[in-house]
Amino acid sequence: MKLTAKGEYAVRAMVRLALHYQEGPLPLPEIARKEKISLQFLEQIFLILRRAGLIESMRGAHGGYILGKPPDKIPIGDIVRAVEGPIALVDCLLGGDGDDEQVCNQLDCCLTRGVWKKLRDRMQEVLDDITLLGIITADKKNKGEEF
Amino acid sequence: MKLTAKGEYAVRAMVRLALHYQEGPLPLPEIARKEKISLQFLEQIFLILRRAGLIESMRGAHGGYILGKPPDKIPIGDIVRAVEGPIALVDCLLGGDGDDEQVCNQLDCCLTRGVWKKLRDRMQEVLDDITLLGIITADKKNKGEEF
DNA sequence: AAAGAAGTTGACTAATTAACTCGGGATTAA
DNA sequence: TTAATCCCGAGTTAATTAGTCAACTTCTTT
Repeated sequence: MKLTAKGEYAVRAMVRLALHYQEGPLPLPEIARKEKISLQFLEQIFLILRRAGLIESMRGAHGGYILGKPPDKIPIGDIVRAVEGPIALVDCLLGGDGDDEQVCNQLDCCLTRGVWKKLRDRMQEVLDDITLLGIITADKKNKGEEF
Repeated sequence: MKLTAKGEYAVRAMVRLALHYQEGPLPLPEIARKEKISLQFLEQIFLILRRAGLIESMRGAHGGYILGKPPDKIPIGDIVRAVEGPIALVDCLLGGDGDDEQVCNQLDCCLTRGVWKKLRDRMQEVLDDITLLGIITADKKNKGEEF
């Protein structure tokens, strides 16, 4: 039960974009260097984020990436779901998401289903409640300066 | 961000033990058959659970496994932690667990750390709040019978 | 005491996934 | 035109997961 590197990197990189918001596009090589992430791996991740509409790209020299929406409109949940797929700790929860749908034929899957569902819902609550803006403002409050 | 099969199987098997509590030890082959889990894989899992004190074993003919404590004293969190290790979505949260400890040298790890910490804490809350008894009584209420 | 049922255990292997690399192509500012 | 930048599919390597194998120990029943 770990977040993949992809998910962690995606969130970190998005925080970078949020810190740089309204200062024009931020080139990927710079993010990769600062975050010590392989450029080519980051490219893959950013492809996904762009296709999900979370970021926009500017090609060519002095290009780079910029957030697709203001930082307060991007909850962490959107980022995680984009790169990691739907948050479902158990396959049983994938597919039809109707609350009381019983898809599994195993006794104990259905018995434990409620647990995983509740857990998933709480996780989504947390992740959808925290936006990029929330993260960077919490930081500025603590440190009183930017990077 | 998926639960491993080990974790899922462990919880399902423990629910079986809970349903069978006070009826003597339940042999592993029976659980494996009912849950359609490889016997030898289940053996591995039960070894871990036993060492964690969550179950007790009776060897020899008519042996089997029994819960180490009453079903209302075993939260799901204990089972998951036993087989999956500590719940920490990000390595940054492992090790020293003091609330404000700053171990990472990356800017964005520390920025995002709060997110992962909050998420983890909520997850633990949910998992530690649900016991085996809770699961099986919720079921009996719904279906009005046992298996 | 013997047989058979059941748990105990470490080592091994196959399959899957995650993490990253490669190599090239397309676009744009200077 | 050149250098910086994004675009993208395919391939590789490393790690983890899931499951298997084989042998051993312990206990109950007869």
